[in-house]
Amino acid sequence: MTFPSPARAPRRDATENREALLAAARIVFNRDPGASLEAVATEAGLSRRSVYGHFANRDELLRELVTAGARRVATSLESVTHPDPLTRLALIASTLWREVESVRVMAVVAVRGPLASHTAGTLGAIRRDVRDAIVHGQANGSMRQDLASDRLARLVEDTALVVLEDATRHPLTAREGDRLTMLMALGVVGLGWREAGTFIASRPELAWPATHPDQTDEQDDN
Amino acid sequence: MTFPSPARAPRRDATENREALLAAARIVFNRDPGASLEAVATEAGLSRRSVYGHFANRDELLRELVTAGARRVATSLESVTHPDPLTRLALIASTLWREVESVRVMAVVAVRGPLASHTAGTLGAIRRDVRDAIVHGQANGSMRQDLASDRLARLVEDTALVVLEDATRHPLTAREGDRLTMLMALGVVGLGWREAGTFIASRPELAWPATHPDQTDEQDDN
DNA sequence: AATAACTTGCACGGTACTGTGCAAGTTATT
DNA sequence: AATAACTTGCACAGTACCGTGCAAGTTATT
Repeated sequence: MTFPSPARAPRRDATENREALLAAARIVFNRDPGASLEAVATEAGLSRRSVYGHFANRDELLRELVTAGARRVATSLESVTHPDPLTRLALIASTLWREVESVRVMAVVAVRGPLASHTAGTLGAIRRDVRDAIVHGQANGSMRQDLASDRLARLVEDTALVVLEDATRHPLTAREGDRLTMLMALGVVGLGWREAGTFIASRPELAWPATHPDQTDEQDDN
Repeated sequence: MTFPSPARAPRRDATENREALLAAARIVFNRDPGASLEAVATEAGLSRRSVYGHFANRDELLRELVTAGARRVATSLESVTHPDPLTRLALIASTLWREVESVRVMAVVAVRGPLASHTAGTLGAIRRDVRDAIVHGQANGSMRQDLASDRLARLVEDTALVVLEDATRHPLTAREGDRLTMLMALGVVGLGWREAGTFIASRPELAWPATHPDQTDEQDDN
């Protein structure tokens, strides 16, 4: 049951636990979308019973998790608008990379179950963006012409997911991951590897933000 | 229970049903690895109960399914040996395309469960082949140098799966599918789309067998 | 220190699936 | 036509999960 309408005020640690549960769910459901609430609860350091203090049922937890992620991705993606389709595609890829976790959760859950409705919305928006960029890219000759735009769009999309998944399994510098997602997206739409490399180098919008001197990079594993 | 040691001879329709079950399992488990035996049985036009007449339990059915597929793929892949790594990679891709169903089942099942042992074997063999081709390709300069060979190998592998999955969802001519898998593999290792196209065209080994005049093609959807 | 806000454990009923036994059927084979 | 080879339906025990009620605890807040 949810708590009776609080007469005093919700406690601070309660909301903390709520977050903990969502975080745990993100981890657990990512490796097994069918995992039990018990598993989620223990991952969060709580008991199965207390899950129901925060979420009405399993579906609500999942839904909350997904919609939160969807919102993040969607808002991140709103700002991506660039006249050149190739650049736009690369930017979309780059943006997705920065939201890996959210994207992965959505992707994992979107497959099966009645969550399609939630994912379909934002996931559909992404799809439209990608497809749009591709149609334009094919029109202006910057992208491959040997595949139908729909198929190419799906391939780009799925390939991006592959990269994101691989990246989380075999960690990558944030910067390297960013670059890799762009490289692969460009590769799928037809650029050769040198071509893709020089393209990224030539576009300042695609450069890694050299903002602060404290650049947190982790590993060097390509 | 399995049937008591037959005193006469196994019936013909029994083995037919066994096949039907395996076929059904291939279909059902492919869209949901956790599907119930009831689902498999009805797909095969049989009752859940009779499944246990052919397989000791769920795991045995799955195992049988996977190992059969693994054998097919493995033997198909044995014949693939070509000095040029690029061609070899394309050939591997092409071969996998011809075994799509088996490959998909293995991939779907390999993820979870205690079937990793079975899949790991043949799946590992494929991996080694791919990695080997890539290492050589990078060495002789025909493949991209901006990614570590291990990562590239994984990306090629996963991308191939993506293509196969997409192809089964949005049907393709056998010939077109063959071409697409090769194109994508070559694309991931760094070729531009025109480059990949002409490469395939230039290599007779990669040409679609123009054997019989009755060439069964189905659709024209790119 | 008092109290409401939470967590926990246990017990319970409900669902969905597996694996098995058995009796009553059908159907291929001889 | 006889018989063994199968299929089926039903009933049952076993497991794993969900969602809930409640009583007894802990802990943040006032």
